[in-house]
Parts: sequence; C-alpha cells; structure tokens
Amino acid sequence: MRYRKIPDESIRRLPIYLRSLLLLSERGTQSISSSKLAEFTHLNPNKIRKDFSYFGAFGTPGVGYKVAGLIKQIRVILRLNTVRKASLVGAGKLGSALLGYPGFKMYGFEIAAVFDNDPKKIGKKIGNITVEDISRLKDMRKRKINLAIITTPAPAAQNIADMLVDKGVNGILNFAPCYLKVPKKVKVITIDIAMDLARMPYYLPAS
Amino acid sequence: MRYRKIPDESIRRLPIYLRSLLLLSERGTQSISSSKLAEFTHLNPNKIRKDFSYFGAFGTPGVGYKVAGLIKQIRVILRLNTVRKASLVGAGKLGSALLGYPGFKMYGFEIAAVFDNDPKKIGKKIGNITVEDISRLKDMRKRKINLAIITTPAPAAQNIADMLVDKGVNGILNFAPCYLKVPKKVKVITIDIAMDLARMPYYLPAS
DNA sequence: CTCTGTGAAGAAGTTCACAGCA
DNA sequence: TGCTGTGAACTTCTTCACAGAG
Repeated sequence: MRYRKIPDESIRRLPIYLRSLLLLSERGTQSISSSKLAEFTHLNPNKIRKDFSYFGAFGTPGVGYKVAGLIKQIRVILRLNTVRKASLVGAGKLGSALLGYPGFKMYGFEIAAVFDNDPKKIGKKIGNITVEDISRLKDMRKRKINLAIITTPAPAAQNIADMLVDKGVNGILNFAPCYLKVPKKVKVITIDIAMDLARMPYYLPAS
Repeated sequence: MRYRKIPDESIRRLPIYLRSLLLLSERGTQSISSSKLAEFTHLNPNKIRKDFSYFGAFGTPGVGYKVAGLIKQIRVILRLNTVRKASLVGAGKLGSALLGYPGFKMYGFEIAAVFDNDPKKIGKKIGNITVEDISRLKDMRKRKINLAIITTPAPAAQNIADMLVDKGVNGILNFAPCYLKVPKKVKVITIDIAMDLARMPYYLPAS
C-alpha cells in the first residue's frame, strides 16, 4: 500500500467494524469476507476493503479477513489497546446513566473519577465511584487522567472545559448542547442527542 | 435559486444553526451576518450562505439575516413547526436521563409515553409520566405517536423496533448499540455514544 | 462599502471494475 | 473460482471568488 491521507470518514467507521467483529468473535466466527461484514454493518463491501487497505493489506484473497487479527489491528490503529482513564464532570441524571453504560469499558475506557459542584451530590457513591468536589479537578495530572466527559448544563460547560484543559486533559466528550472553545491540540467531540432527532422529521412523510 | 439536490450534510447542519439562532434570539440579537453566525457555530461563512441558499434567499445583502425569520424558516424546512409525539421504550437509567433532557422540547418533541417490561418499573412515575407495560404499545396509533426512542439493552432492540414499526412508528432514535432492520419507509438514527469516544484516541498524542 | 447568493474550481469520499493472489 | 487490494471514474461536499443588491 502506498501512502495516502486516511479519510476521517474511514476512521469514523473503524469502531463500527470493531463492534461487529467483537460480536462475530463471540459467536465463534473465525474469518469473514468484506461482503459478509457489509451485510452485518449495512455498509458497502468496496468501502470496507478500501478502508482496511489504508492501513495495510490484512485479508486473504479468496477467503476474507481473520476476525481475531482484524480486531487486533483496529484496536492498534485506534490506539484502544491501552486502558485510558477518563473523568466525568456533572453527576446528574445523564452522568449517572453514562456511568452504567457498558460501551466505555468495551473500548478500553475507565471512568476513574466523577466530579460535581452540588454539595448534595459530593461524597455520594454512584456505582462504585464516589462523587468528588469540582475543586479536586486540580489533581487530574497526578492521577494520570487525560480524557473527560462533560455532562453539566450548557452554561457551565465552557468553564469546565477551560479547567480541564488547564489540568492537562486533551480529549473531551461533550454532552452539553454548546460549542467549546479549546486549544487546537485538544480534541472535542460534541454529542447533542436532540440534534439527531431534530433532523428526523425532514425525512419523514408529512404528518 | 435553481433546483438542486440538497446535500444531507446541509440538513445535518440546520439544527446547529437553529440552536445558535435560538440562543441569539434569547439574547435579543435581531439580525446576524453569515460570518458572525460562523464564529458562533465554528463553521465557515461560505458554507452557511450556501446552505441557506438551497432553501431560497432570505438574507439582506449588506446587512445579514433576520434571526427571527431564519428560525422560522429552518423550523419549516425541518418540519419542526408542529409538536410531534414520541414514545420512549426502556425506562432504565439512560431512558430516565433522556426524559429530563431539555433538548427534546426545544425541537418540538413531546415524549408522550414511556414503556418497559420490568414489573418493578411499571406504574412508577418518572418526572410526570407513568411507565406503562410494553404490551400497551398496541395503542400507539390511537394515541397518534409515530416516533420512538429506544433505550433498551441491545438484544431487545430489534424486537422492540419490529413492534414499533408494526404499530405505525416511522422514525426511531436508537440508543442501543446495534443496527436495526426496518422497512425503507422508516427512518432510523442510531446513536452509539461509546463509538464517538472510541475514535478519540486516534486523534490524541501518543500516551 | 458590506454582505449575500451562487457558478465554478477544488477537495474529499464513494463506487466501479478488474488485475492478481489463494 | 472467490475474494482481496487498488487505480480510476464518479459523486458529493466544500471553498473560492466575485457579481450584484442594499
């Protein structure tokens, strides 16, 4: 394979492949062709082969891809092969729900701390983590946490983001419905669930 | 403006504009230029003008766009100008969190029913809605609910989706980490929050 | 002059189609 | 034969650049 810029879209699809491959692996599937994987993921086989080709050739012509090998490869590419610590800021309903969400562990994330500024919540246990006062954010570097999940109300989010960046966080998953201004080196992914719902009526028959 | 296919990407951005415009409106801003709106949304002004141009010309050269008018227009385009009823299936932590999420109302969605199959949850109140037995899904058509939010565990999701489609639902927001097979006329948007986190390490400096 | 609206150019992403390996 | 890997064609989306309105 020759050098070529890897499309962001391909990166975005890797977790989709990973999820399906993990499921296939559990079912005992040893190897899979691009077209079978396409059925599984609702994507197009050409696209799948192209995506994989950006990272090297790891399929066998006439046979397909080894499921276990592919899982390993994708984990390496996405750098999910080490456990990464994340903190969660905002111990409200959404925050609590996320703490119980199995997907994080699946991709190698460990929620290592939970912060809030509400005295009523501080000290309480959610699952097996104790909610800490927001002032304790200052120890993030010492505790080697450099990812964060923001589940505070929107007006507080920018302020929290500034603090997190100051404490060495370089990746933020933002659930507050607003944009965060951060230095270039920090990666922010914002998830606004209502926004996905908002474009649905456009695709629906008139009601 | 001439006829042209409207890019899905433009549709995807409309809620982003809408959110910012609503915020600007609250602050009393009367009109805004594409470049100011670009700052606000972290998008590019050319893109914004192009997006709006697909739907007609509603700006004033030398001045900009009227905030109130634009809000109205976008709502019409996205068909958010009527309140739409959605049901939520799966009254677990994520489901409960979503019930308290203000974003739905903002875009004209009313969560009109909550279903679960756990006898311990049925009859309980979450906010001001009572959790109903899953068997009550049958009345969806009568109650004029044709959108649904699935927050059940992944293995149950397909089954629920089939039931929902059977009862006339034509739009599903799926939070279960799996693909749903539905007839073409039904629009599904799947949100897998861990998936967004999964691609973050790729963009981060080696750790 | 300022800012919109939009063809045209350019970039990014997808699909095709087929050579070549197992 | 069956399936991968990949240039090339195609499609979609973004950015440019500027005519023209206020």
